[in-house]
Amino acid sequence: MTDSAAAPQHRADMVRNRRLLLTAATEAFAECGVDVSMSEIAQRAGVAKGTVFRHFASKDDLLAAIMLQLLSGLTDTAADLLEAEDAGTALRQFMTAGVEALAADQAFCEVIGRPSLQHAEVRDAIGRLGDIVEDLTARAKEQGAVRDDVTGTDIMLLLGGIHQTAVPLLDVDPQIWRRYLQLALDGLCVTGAGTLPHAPQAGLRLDAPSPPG
Amino acid sequence: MTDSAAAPQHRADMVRNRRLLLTAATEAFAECGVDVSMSEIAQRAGVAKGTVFRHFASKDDLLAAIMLQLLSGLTDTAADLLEAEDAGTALRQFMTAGVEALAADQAFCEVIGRPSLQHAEVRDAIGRLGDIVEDLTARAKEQGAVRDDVTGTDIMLLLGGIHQTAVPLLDVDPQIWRRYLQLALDGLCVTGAGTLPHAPQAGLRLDAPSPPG
Amino acid sequence: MTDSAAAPQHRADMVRNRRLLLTAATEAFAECGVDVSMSEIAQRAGVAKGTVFRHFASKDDLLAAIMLQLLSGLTDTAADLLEAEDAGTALRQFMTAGVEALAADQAFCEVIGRPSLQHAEVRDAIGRLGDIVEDLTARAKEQGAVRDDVTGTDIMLLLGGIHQTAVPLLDVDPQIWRRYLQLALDGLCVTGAGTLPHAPQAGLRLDAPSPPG
Amino acid sequence: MTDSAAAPQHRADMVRNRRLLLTAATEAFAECGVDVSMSEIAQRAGVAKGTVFRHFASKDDLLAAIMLQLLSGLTDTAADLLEAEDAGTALRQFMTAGVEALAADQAFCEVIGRPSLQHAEVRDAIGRLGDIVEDLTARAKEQGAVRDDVTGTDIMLLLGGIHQTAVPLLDVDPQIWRRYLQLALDGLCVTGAGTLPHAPQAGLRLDAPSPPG
DNA sequence: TATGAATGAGTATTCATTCAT
DNA sequence: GATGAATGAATACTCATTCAT
Repeated sequence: MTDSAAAPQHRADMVRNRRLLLTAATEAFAECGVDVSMSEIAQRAGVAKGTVFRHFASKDDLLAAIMLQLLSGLTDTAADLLEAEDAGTALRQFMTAGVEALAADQAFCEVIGRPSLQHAEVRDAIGRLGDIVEDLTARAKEQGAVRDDVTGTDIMLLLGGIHQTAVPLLDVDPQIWRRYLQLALDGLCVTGAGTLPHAPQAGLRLDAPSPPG
Repeated sequence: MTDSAAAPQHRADMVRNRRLLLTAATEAFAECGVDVSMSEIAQRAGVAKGTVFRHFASKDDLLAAIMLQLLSGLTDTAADLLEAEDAGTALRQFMTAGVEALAADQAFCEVIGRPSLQHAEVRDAIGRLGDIVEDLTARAKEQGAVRDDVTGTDIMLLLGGIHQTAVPLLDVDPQIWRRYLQLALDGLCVTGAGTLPHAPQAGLRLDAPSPPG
Repeated sequence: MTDSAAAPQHRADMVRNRRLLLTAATEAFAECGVDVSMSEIAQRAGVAKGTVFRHFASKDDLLAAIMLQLLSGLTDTAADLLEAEDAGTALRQFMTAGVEALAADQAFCEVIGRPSLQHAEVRDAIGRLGDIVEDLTARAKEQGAVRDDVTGTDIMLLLGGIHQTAVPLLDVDPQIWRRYLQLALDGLCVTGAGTLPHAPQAGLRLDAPSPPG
Repeated sequence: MTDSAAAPQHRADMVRNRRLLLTAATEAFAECGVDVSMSEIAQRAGVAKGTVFRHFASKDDLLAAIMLQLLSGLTDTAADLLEAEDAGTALRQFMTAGVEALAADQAFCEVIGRPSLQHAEVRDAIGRLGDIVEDLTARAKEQGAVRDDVTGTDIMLLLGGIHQTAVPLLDVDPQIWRRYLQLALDGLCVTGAGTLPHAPQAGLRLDAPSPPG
């Protein structure tokens, strides 16, 4: 009656295929962005196109699965860093991880930067990450590590901005984003520079504010 | 006595259509990125597909026209600011103009970020703008308005980065980019923060460094 | 009351434009074949596209006008040769003129070779030419200059065949068709070679035997 | 025990579709020439447009496949005939096969006649056929079966010419090409008719003599 | 369950033809 | 009458998705 005994070998193959698929898709989306074709992904995974659709009902679903994976990793990192003593260092470490993730994944930054591409699940995951980052930022502010007028939303958005700054030079120097991360961090620590204009509302969600169409 | 009297009557409609087209295309590219379809643009402009191609021989040409428009305005602004007494203010004004222009057209980011999307003319225009911005930056450094380790290339790239930071909130607050511009400016003025890592080579062009293939 | 007095200058321009148009179209069709665009023709003529359509209701009509011109010239030639003493020489001269006309005009041979491209008027003109060629051939047969089993239809069709034989080498040697004309003429003079199979019915029209569609 | 048992079931339909496609395309190209649309071909085959492109990556490839099929059959025939005792009969048999093949596919004429339409593979295949035909012709000349001043290139070109001669009557009498083949053969056997002018260079290739542009 | 062939809506682009000026 | 801008149907080709095997 346990399903482990009755499970046909098919099950094992399916699990294996799913793993192959996720790996291949992760790589393909990372290298080529969201416009990579399902055929390319299937080919990289060594399976047929139909198999991709058996595991993921649509390209959007597959993309979402991979984005959720990335977001989940980043969220774990952020949660861990919440425990750190030095909240300023923790924030810097989070941002480093975030920009690095973006720099390593073409599709990630396309999805993050364009709400229109986002699955509901992905939006929720971004929201959850945002909540933690809000805490992380609050702690850093409490410790005086970053200026008072910075919010968690700012930090989230800066990840995409820092990455985008570096994009045109990434071919030439794959680590160039560290330069712009540092520049941003310097800006975040400035005190006495006056208050930043246009403060985003606390807890702002990044999701699509208007219905598509 | 005005030159409008002598103009053939056709021109009036044509000019109007061209304007509709540029407006529609600018909006479409801004909202949807470079992958927006020519049909969509035609529809937004309220003209037939063929009309788009009468005005712009190819999608690339249309995109280039819009990019060149932006770049040309920006280059004029930069050139004017070269005459200003206060180089720090001049640089801030240039960046404001740059990000503002960018905020009106999201495709700009993609084109700047993807050499493969660039027309030769666009690359040249970016180069010309880059040269002036290099001067603008040099003057600001001489006057101590910005830190020593910042280059003109940094300034150019930051425009895209700042804009990208704001993109997800642009619907909610179309002026939110001012917030991230200020944050970046604050970072640019920091002194004694150590030297930025990964300095880009002086005079770096943003064009395709390697032949495609 | 004579129309020459009352005729506005427009009339003169129209006549001039029509001539320009016919010249340009003749050249364009000759060089590029029937697929040349109306724009190209208008441009060669130095007039606007609309003007082409004022003079010729459709591209087909324009093509027909030019084909009729060519056919008319060839028909005149054939008619003249009907008067010649030596019917064999006359036939050779006609065929020379015919193949030369084809070799000099890409569109002509496309139209001749494809009934589907033919206007009713063009078909009629081909019919008229065919009648004369039938006579020309009959006389040559009477004089023993060509074999008995050859018909006017054969002669008509051979023009296209001889030209087609030469086409692939026309770039290399623009007169190469003379080689294949000579070969065909040699075949036409053979006697005692038996009777040619599949004699075409006398007076066969080359027009489309089945309704288009 | 037959290999059909082991074949995946898909294959049956796919092979059938491919055959439908080749048949439809052959017919369509034959009737309409190379300018027939892929949609038309798909429709004739009773499949969707995408299916055509699954089987043949481009229109050129589809055309090439059909041309290569024809050329290959013809080359085999020619090679076999090289073994024949009577070289004159062999040459006649080759030409019969050639024109017959051509009569089943009008696009062949166009492809042969327009180097610009030719795939590299097609050019090579034409070259290979030409070499064999050169030998076939040489043998026929040695045996006195055809006149001395005829070359293999002539024979190759005559195939297209003979077919073209017959084209306008093919609807009426599908075997009419035999008439014009006979006429050409009679011309080829003539002796003492003088030398044909404009001899093509020995070994002349029919491929594009000058780079396009 | 896996396959990959078939589908058909979608893309950029061309061109004969129309019609407002 | 001449113009040339606008039209829209047509073309080759792509790709996410479906479904028979």
